[in-house]
Amino acid sequence: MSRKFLKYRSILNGPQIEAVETLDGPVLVLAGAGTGKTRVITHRIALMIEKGVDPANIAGMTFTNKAASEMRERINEMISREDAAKVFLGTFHAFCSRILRREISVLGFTSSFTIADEADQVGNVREALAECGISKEDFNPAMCLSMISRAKSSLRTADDYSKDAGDRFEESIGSVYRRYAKMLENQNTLDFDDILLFTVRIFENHPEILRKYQNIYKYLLVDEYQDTNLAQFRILKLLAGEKMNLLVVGDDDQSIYGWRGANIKNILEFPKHFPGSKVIALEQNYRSTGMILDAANAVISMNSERHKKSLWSEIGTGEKIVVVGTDNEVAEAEFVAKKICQIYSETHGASYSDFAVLYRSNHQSRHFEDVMRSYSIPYRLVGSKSFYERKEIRDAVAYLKLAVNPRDDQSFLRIIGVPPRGVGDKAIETMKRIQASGRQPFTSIIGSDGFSGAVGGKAASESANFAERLHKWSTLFAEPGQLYDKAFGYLSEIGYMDGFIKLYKDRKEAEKRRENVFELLNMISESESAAADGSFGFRDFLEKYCLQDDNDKVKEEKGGGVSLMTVHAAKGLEFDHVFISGMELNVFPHERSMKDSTCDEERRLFYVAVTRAKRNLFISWARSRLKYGEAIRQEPSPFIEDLPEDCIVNTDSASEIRPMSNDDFNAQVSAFFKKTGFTAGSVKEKRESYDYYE
DNA sequence: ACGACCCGATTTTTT
DNA sequence: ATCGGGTCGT
Repeated sequence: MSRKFLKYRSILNGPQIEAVETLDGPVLVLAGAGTGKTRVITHRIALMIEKGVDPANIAGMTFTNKAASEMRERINEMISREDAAKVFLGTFHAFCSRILRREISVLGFTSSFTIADEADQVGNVREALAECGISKEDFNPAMCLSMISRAKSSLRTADDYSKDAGDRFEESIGSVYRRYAKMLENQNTLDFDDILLFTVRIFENHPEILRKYQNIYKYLLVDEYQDTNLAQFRILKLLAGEKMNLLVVGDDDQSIYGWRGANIKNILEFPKHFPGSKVIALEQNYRSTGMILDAANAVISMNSERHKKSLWSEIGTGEKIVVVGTDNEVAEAEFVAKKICQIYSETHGASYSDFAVLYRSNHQSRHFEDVMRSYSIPYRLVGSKSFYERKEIRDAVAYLKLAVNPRDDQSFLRIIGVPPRGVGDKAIETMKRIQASGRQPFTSIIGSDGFSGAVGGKAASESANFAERLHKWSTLFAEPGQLYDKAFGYLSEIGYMDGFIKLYKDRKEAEKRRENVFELLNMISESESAAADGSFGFRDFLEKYCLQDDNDKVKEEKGGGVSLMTVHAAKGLEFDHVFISGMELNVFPHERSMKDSTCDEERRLFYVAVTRAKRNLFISWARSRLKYGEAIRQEPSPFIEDLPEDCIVNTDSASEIRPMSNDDFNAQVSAFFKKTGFTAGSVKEKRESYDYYE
């Protein structure tokens, strides 16, 4: 063993070392929050390579792309970059997608399949509902979609579903599911669940293909195992084969994706699924103060179905958790902003990126955004309506998807009227009518004689024109290289780039949106140059784009700022100072989670939130909150009751932010100067942000 | 075909 | 409060 690795023994603790050094057979690492599970995975990968395992034989699955790239960075520091680059590190979806690109032909798809985003999925479900003659009064498309998704992630086909249907309702869902699946197939399109499901199907029905990948990925490592669903489990089980060289790391207490089909039994019953497995528990926490851990332990101990464990740390007691009630959600946001300013100026070497504001659901971010802006606090909003959610970006992406996969009807429908080009509802009706008999994609229908004969002259000529251009660029898109120029050429020629002035009456807005599209084009060219090999094409870009998760979608201001995100998005992250907001009954725990079953999962979610904090934790709730535009009286969350008395300080927002003397104010100002390097003149304009000090 | 306007539903969490 | 869908007028 090389010198380099003698070192890990002094860095890691006993159980960690054992996990790292067990290279063969199944291993379950039960790793509580902040116990260094990433370290275990990265060191183990490094050690395997050190011991002569070919890096190309190693696959590490993570839950997010961000986790994957962090791991890669850490591995880069330990072993040679060339070796590190050969290890597969990525999400399950990225892993499977890579396999499907090579193997999907056996399922009747082509390798230029595109991935349906949520809008595409809903669009398809809508149509499926219509075709099945179901009114959307009793069946809302989103709900159907989640039922279908559930079925898919537990590997149930439409036939399975219909067969087991217990009532008319489920029968209907079954037929919608069948129709929906057929539509995607016609469109050469996969949804997120298909990526996993189809991989399983190929592995199960084509043993020679399975064997091929078993021989490539001989060593499997899985992060966040508690969040895997049946499809993911099956993929692992199949790949691991007889040898079962599989190490999974997870924490049943942090299982928060049950609603998405994650099966907590995967981790609870790992030893049963993989006989002879070694189970290792990590309980020493390297992140949080004793106060925070005590609170976290107390909260999670209220749940019954779990591996018993208790976190401890050597970091010291730390400060008490502050619980704050405010009059309403605006006051709550104000409190948070003020507190951030206060801690920021009082803490030597503080950075805004040390702070996070967490909430249960995305719409709560609004007030925090507002208040951050008005206090001039830099922030980054993780998730929701980011850059990628903008209409112009999604339209541009739909254009690209269509050129890569001309059978992608949803993308077609999205952009055929953007900008308006004389092909409207009537023409689309005609297309659908023609399609009902022949099953051909819209893009080939619009070029056909049958179509141009059936619609007006303008629609016919415009759509023929559209079809021609699309075909031309589609051919060019099939070749890798020069992505920026091609994308720009295509979007210009087909009328999209010049459509903004027509689309948005406000000149400024049109210009802004156009610029956003250019930003997307820049990203395309960045991705292209970042790709190691020269074969990077639109297909690869779109795949990368579609499989991104919210953590990747952060369009960060440079230098970073206060993170605003849901608790789900915060999983795996840590911050010095954490604010958990909206701790109210029916908000957190969410009202819809209380109906079915226990709120164990909500409690785990709260546990995740608490354990994000390294030093300071603030928990706030509002006595009144705007809901559907009307103020509703709110009760504090029952979870607050679960916090041990001696871990918390109960305060009111009014008393928590103390009024400041002039002397104190001046001290704050000079601290601020020192930190930012602003001059007195430049601060004057910012002065209003600090009014509360007076 | 298209844009303007009105109304109603909608708020969990996401690869 | 905001978004999308649906309807109506040009």
